[in-house]
Amino acid sequence: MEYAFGEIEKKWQIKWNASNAYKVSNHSPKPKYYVLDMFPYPSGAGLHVGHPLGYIASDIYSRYKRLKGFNVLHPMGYDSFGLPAEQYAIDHGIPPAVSTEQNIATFRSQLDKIGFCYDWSREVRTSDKQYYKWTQWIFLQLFDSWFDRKVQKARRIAELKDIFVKEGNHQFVCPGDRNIHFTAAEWSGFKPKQQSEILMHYRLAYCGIGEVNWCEALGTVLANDEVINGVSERGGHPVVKKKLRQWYLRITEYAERLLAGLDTVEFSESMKEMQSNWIGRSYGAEIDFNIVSDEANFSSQRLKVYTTRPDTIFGIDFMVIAPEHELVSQIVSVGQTKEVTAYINYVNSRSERERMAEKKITGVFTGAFCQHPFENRKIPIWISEYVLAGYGTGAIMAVPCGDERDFKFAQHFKIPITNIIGNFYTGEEANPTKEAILHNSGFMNGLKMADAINIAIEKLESLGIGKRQTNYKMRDAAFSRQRYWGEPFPIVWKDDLALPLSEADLPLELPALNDLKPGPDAQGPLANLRDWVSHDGGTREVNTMPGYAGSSWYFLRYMDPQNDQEFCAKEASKYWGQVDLYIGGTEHAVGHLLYSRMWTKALFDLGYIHFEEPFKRLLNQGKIGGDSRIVYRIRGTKQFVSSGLKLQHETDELHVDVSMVDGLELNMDAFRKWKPDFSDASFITEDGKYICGSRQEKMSKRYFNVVNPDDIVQKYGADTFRMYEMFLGPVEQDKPWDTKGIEGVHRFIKKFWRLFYDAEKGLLVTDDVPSNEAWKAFYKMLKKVEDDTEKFSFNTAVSSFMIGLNELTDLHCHSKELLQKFLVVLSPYAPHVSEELWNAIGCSGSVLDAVYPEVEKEYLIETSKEYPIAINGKTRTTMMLALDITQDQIEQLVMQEPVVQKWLEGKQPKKIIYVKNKMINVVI
RNA sequence: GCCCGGGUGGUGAAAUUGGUAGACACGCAGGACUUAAAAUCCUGUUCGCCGAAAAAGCGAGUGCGGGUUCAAGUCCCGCCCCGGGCACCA
Repeated sequence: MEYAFGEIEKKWQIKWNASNAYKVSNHSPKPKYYVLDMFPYPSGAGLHVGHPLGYIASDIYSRYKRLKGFNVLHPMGYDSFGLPAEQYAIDHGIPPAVSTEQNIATFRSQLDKIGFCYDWSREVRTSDKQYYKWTQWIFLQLFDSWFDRKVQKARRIAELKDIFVKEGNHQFVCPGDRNIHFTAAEWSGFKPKQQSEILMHYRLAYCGIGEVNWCEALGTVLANDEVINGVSERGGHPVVKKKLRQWYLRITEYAERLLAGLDTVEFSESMKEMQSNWIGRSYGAEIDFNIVSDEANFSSQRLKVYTTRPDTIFGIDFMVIAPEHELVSQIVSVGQTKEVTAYINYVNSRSERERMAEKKITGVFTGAFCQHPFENRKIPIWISEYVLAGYGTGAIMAVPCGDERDFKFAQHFKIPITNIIGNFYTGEEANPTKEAILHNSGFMNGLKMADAINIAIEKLESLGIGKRQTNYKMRDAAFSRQRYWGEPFPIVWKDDLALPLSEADLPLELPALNDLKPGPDAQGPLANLRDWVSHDGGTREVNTMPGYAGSSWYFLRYMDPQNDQEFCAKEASKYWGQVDLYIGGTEHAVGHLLYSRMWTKALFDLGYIHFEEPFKRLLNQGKIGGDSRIVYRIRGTKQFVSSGLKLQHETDELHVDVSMVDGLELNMDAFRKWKPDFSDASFITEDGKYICGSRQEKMSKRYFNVVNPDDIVQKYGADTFRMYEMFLGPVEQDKPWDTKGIEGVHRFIKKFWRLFYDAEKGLLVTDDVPSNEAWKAFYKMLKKVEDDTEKFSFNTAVSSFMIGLNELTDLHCHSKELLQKFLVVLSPYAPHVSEELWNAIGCSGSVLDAVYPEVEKEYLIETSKEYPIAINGKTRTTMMLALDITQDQIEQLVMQEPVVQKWLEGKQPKKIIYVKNKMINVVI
């Protein structure tokens, strides 16, 4: 019987489906294990061979865990809200709901062909109202919460109100505006609207005016992680700063816990590093300086700066404030007014991109000065764009001898530089050391800088002119989008107050809308729906939520996907707990992962779940690159020259579809038929063959290098495809796709099949007792495969299968007793062929529910080893020696070895090194 | 500029704590079976030297240059290149 993978795979996919083979229960005596893939955005392009890499890895691991006796949750769904569907609707007039539905159908059929063990009864779609009902609900919980910094935990707004009524806010600094202070009496005297505005400054999901990343081309604001080098991550459109009313998540309040949580999870070091860089914690101090001026009106003003190096306070030569700083308008002297105005205009004329692209040193003196707190000297205050308004206090104390930017600024404007670090400062460049001994530094003279930092802060605090301060680079996340295809906010505005809908009103459904043109005043398309907007004497919020809303909590919904009373029953989240293994790409390092970590922490604080880190272990799969094929057209002609001869002509390079190329050899007929332009193409060949050039690049339609998994499965079968993707190399690593190599894995499965079936004789499997050699080959393989699967080294596991099979084939092993164990071990990797053969040899039940075999160590015990014999570290020969041999015996035997004798030339060796089970080295 | 990864045959890649570099495959070359092809099987395949060839042998070899060690792809120091992240964050 032949290995008819097409029939076999189809047959078992249907049977498994019919028998609910992958349905998972929330009730089981078995230990649980949760394996999750980052769910895909169902794009119109469908899957290419790069996408399933992580899915195959997680599928193998899920099946392996199941065989090991775990109750494994392994779900899949779709992140189906998002911009591309909306853009597609605008371009083609197909509503997002419709195109999304079609795309999901394509994805599903592609996924099904690969034979994944997903429990599809748990599928979620973020654009499904049964799902986004709970996204809206969680939003309302965040809206109804604030962060208590004392206990580092979210609490309810009602509790905050009680506190305000009793004692005002002196114990709880307002995170939205720390200048807001009030007593209990004042609070009670505030009008409802004032109270509401203050509460908004505390909420974890809040609405406020702020500088946002506005992308004109996309017609929406973007979160910081969606902007890369001043352009949008999606589409590469320019992004500008703009002041707008937006919704935000107060993720900055969780900065400390997001950092601390990294120590409790198994993410790669680089992943942790990216997250902690993004959070960007720094320790330092805020220091107040009195502003002095000949002009009397600002004698009472103070300038607050943030510094991480208060130890350098005696090295201040000037102050710099951001162009947007509120003091700018107040402190400028009459004489400098004109220049300052000109400079501010210049700064405003520069876009974010220009600022980043050309880092010019620019600035202007305000005419005002600060008084140095410890020395009787005046410090000039400058304005410069190198100081950012949004970080720290928007003002710095400049110490040019220790800071590169300050140094360059001082040089550029010829400001004299004070040296406080002696020989550590050369006058050539700044030295940011903490090791130097302080000079010219008053009470800190003679101290090492690293030690002086604390002393300086304590002194400043005791004088009441400074305090210890920790800052973070991370900003609150913009949470609203001026687009249609997203979750509507369950908020109604009445008299400028944001009123939440009640739970009973959820879901607030996204209304149907044919024309997706933007609303007035940079509002989203929903603003055009007057009837919908007008609600209960107020107006509905017309923004929608961003892509990361639905994806921040989807792993919880899988645990209890049909629940219409709760987002997830507590028993369900208690049973499944954290995701044990999460597999996905690194591109979500700071976006999705930080947001879902924050949501999880908030839900934990509010008592809805019992764990605060969503993902216990994260495995990042690498990207699979495309392998493009290039043809060379002689310039201005329709003649194409083969790669080896192209240097003889002036040519233009064109990408050709990889499906028309076998290896590097172009199918010239197919090429002529490809596009009308090429119908009369002629070729200059090498030995009658047209050889293409090749190039590794992104797998993308425009390079014609996309390989569809459907085609591979059609040609070689899903089992081959699965194993080949793993065989390509380590999962975490980026690698190019090369279809040619798949033959090796395909041959492996065919060869495996021949262990069971012969083309003429039929079934070969016997009831013979396997030989010791066969058991040894098998258990050696089992041990390696098991170890490798545990550590996600799937590529070496596939190699081990090949080695094991080669050995068993050589031993002519057809024993059912052994082969049925082999089938179990292979089944996570190649489930279809394993199930087929499992049934063919008369095993009961399904291989999916078999018991994973245990290594029988007695077959692996070795008594001797072929030792490499090295002379001065260089291997010259080998010797078969007993493992329990002693050093003395070794020395005797080695000295008799002819090759060793040859190298010794009659001399005595200096010593003989013997490392048991490793090697022997003769030192001459 | 700073912080992470990574550089091993023609290709994808293996290589516990330093211990036979190149497993397993692809490709290529030669051969067997076949009328032929497909499929399958066998042999060879890091480079160089020596040789008619084979065997054997010798030398070099894991980006480059040093070092530690009986022994280095693996550890240390200095550089080069590639990929990713961050980038006026005081």
